Amino acid sequence: MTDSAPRDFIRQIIHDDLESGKHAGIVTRFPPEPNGYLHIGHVMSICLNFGVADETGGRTYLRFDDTNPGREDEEYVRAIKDDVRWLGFDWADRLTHASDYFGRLYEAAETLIGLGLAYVDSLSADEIREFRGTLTEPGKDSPFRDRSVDENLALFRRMRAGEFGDGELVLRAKIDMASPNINLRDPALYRIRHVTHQTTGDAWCIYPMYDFAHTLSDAFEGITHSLCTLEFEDHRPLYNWFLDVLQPPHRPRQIEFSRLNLAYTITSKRKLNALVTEKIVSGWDDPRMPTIAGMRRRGYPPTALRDFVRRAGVTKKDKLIEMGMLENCVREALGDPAPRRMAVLRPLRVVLTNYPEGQVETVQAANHPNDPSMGMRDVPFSRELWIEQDDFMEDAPRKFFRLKPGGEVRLRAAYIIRCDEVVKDADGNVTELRCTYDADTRSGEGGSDRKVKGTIHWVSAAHAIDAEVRLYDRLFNVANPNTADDFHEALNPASLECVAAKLEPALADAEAGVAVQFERLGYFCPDSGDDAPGARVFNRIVTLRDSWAKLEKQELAGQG
RNA sequence: UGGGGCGUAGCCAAGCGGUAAGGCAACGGGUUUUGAUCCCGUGAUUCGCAGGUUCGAAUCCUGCCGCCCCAGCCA
Repeated sequence: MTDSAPRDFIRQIIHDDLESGKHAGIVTRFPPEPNGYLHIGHVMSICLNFGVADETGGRTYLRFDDTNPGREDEEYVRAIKDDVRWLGFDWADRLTHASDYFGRLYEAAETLIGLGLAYVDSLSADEIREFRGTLTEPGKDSPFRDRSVDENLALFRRMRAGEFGDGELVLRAKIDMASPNINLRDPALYRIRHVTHQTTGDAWCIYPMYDFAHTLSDAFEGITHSLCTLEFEDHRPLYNWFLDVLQPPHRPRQIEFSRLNLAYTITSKRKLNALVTEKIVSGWDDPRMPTIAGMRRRGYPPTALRDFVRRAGVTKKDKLIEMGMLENCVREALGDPAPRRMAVLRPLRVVLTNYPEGQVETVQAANHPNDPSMGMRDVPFSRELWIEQDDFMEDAPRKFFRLKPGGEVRLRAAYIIRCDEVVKDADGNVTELRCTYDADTRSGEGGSDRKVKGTIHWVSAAHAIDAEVRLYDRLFNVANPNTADDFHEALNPASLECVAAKLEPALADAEAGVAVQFERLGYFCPDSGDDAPGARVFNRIVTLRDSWAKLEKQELAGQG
């Protein structure tokens, strides 16, 4: 992170502000509303806000934007803290809430009234909407717009005292009902809400609106750069208006960047919530969810997510990033550290007819082909084995170099075998392969350098551990389900497949959250929620790149 | 339609008047007891389009086109 080369326009601005002496240090904030779990889009914001502060020796506040009691919840603040920490960021003692400032916000509102820049409106919500005008027509002044300062102050104090019901009165900024920017047409500042707040309890019955609370919270905390997404660009004039008229000691600058959208996922909290409440997924941390909690449970390393948003970049252009980009980051993060193991997802029995019944030998397999320091492990080998159903084909195309009738294949870290006989059930399904092994070809020994086209993985039947393995696919079938009329129609019905797999014994001590590579298949880890000693459950984090699958697909397309 | 923003390869993205970085994907080839990894190599005569300024334009000017956001007492 050399600051000599800012990576994006925001870091450029920050770099310039430091250079010019405008700021001695950088202060940012990540301000989630605790009404849902954090998702991949938030990862961008978290990495940006904490990232620029870390890079410049600055500070970042984790501030809960809890200005709307009733729809916010403590469960979410706990989850948000977990997620930010897991991503690798530290807010130290800078954990705040917008509600920490309710007293000062109230005073600021009275100041605005005193300045003649805010008034209490008696119009109903519907009337206010009618008076607001439209995109092309200016709005009309409220008949209550010219109440005296004293009357406004008295009314506002009575609002605060609880003398009015929800929606009866509202405090509005007095700006310009004819502004082409609708946000400036006398926006609401305070509304009445007789609801118990999750942290301030019943101390208040009036609550500040986002624009007012957010701007001043930034100012109170001495935020230098308030980084938010593009949809708030239209709010910047209002943000600056508050700063202009109230003149707080610190003047933060709001800068907007585009959201990060991931193809085949949704990042709308409302829709994510629907997936949970409608039980379409098992919860906010379902491994198919684009939530941080879901990705963590799935087994994505935090470094992969940080790498991903770094590669995506910070700009103002709408982006819809391919899933392959994220998957590449995950594979890259796991490739070196993940030890290799063997597991058979869809077992097909293989009997070695020339291997002595009852005999068991131990073969040594490398824990990592590119890193000898990770050592070797023992793998039991015997007469009956499981191999992958996909690794056998009765009528194989020439380019298929796995097992076929009469053909040979190498068993990873063990022997070369030949398929002599295919056993089928009454329906013609292949149920067993009867093979012979070449005793001279044990890996690492004399004849082991004999070449065959393919190498497949296997597990000794007598020693296999049974496990449920959960195979995940994209949750949606369309690239941008955010824009679908009804996201339910875009759901991928095959986003989860559970298989009864056979694992090599070394997998017995696999730990939750620690990724291993099942050779030739992908990266997996025990599920942090459902894995248990007697009933192992593994998640597939991501598949390996599969150029055979690609080839197959092309052939199919060629035939079609 | 008023206002705000954005258009550089399939997806991201550098570029800041001097002749189009990089990543992902794709496609060739090499190594390989994971069809993985790794290693080489291949893409824009052109930057939404059209004009203009300039010796020189993705960069400056004008016009047009396309896409996104805004009419919550949500954030």
